[in-house]
Amino acid sequence: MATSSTVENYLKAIYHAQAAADDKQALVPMGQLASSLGVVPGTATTMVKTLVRSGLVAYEPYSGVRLTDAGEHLAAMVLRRHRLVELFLVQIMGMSWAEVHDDAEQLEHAVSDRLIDRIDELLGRPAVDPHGDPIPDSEGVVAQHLHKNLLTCPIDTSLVVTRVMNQDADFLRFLEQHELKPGQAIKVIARDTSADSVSILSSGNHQVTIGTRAASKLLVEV
Amino acid sequence: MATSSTVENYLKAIYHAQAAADDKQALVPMGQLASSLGVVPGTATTMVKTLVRSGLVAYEPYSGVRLTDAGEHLAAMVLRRHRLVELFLVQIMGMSWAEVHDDAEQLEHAVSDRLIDRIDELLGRPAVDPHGDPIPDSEGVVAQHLHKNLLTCPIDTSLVVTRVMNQDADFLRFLEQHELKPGQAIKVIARDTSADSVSILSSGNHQVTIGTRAASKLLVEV
DNA sequence: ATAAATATTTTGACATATCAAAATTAAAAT
DNA sequence: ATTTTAATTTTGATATGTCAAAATATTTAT
Repeated sequence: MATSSTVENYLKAIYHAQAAADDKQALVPMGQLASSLGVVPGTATTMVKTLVRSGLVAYEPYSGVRLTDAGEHLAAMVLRRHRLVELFLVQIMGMSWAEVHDDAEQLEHAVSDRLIDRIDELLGRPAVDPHGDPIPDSEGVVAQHLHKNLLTCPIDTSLVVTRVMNQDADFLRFLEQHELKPGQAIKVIARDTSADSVSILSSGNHQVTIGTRAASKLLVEV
Repeated sequence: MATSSTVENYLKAIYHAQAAADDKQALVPMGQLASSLGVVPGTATTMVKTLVRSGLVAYEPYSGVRLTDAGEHLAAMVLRRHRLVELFLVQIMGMSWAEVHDDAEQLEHAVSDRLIDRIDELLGRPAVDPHGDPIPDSEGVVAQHLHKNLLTCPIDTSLVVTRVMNQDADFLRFLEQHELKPGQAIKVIARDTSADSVSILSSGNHQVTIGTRAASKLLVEV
């Protein structure tokens, strides 16, 4: 009955794909699932069938896969462990937010309920991890915030970075270097559609221009 | 090339069995190995053969198995991770030494070299874990202490508990309750061979009598 | 509407780790 | 020295998770 690391990774991948989709009820295509897990498509098909037998996903042949309520709950538990561990590694262990992802990826499958609750308590029941990603509570409930990204937010208005929708270590180091981490105050001073760029003023009065692809990954609050 | 949890558990079990034996070069019988891992003997035979192919153990059919230098080094790394994690869970996470074993058992396979070194540093490069078990250094070298146990130590002499050779949670709670944890001062006030018992005076002047089987698991320093 | 391209599923195979039960070997007892 | 007993190994199956390559279905382009 205990779910393997593999099963947990499949659920997590489906969860992420569903969250990224515009229509939250959309089916995740098998090819996308397979490539995000680094397996060949046939493998994903096989695994998804066993997930169906466990009641964790709904599957439409040739269309794709979606989490059931049970699957979504389990995925939320994995996310909870991952994000609490990441925050723990940064806050308590003093590691860099750019380098903790791989460790968290392993530990999310190994920490017990007891330990994760101890970590949660030690961190003061935090709502978000170092990337601003929400931490599901012990029931699996995720508090949903409505953020704008740097393409949709107002210009020349004081903003606070709240979430980073990209785990790439180099990108995270870049943000750190330019004072664009969650919690830091910024202002969008210009957006140039034809140049595909967004110019930002950080709290330290440093200015930096990034592409729209990157800008869309930075969520802010007014 | 990366060793699976299963392989690590086999190496650990062989390491422990060799350490417990009088003759450190003795072969560990397959039946003992199998039962300590909770598998049937045939399974142990199969696995040991794959360990031979990996150069981690030497195996004599119908006699038993012993770690090679490579196997011993890997086993020491697993022990190092396990013991550092246990100490970490007790010291930093504030968990009870009686309840951290199972967590450590999982985490020992999931913590990266980087994280374990961070833990080691945070704890001040400790020499022993909460049970007094020595922590191998990052090269795999284990500092060997010569302890006496409560059956071989002098009577009516001030002693300090240094190591507990039994991981059973109930036993650990018993020791905690009676002030017999590593680091605490005690004195053996009587040994009765025919009654199979040893009477101990703790630092808090409490007296308790335990059996010789238990007494042999408590190591002390004069 | 059909052909070409793309995505998905199926099939057969393999690696790891396990068990049950039969066969074998070694050790102990008579 | 045999027999009995106990330990070990072998054999045949099973579960999980994977790939390569063939078969099939769907989508896109013409």
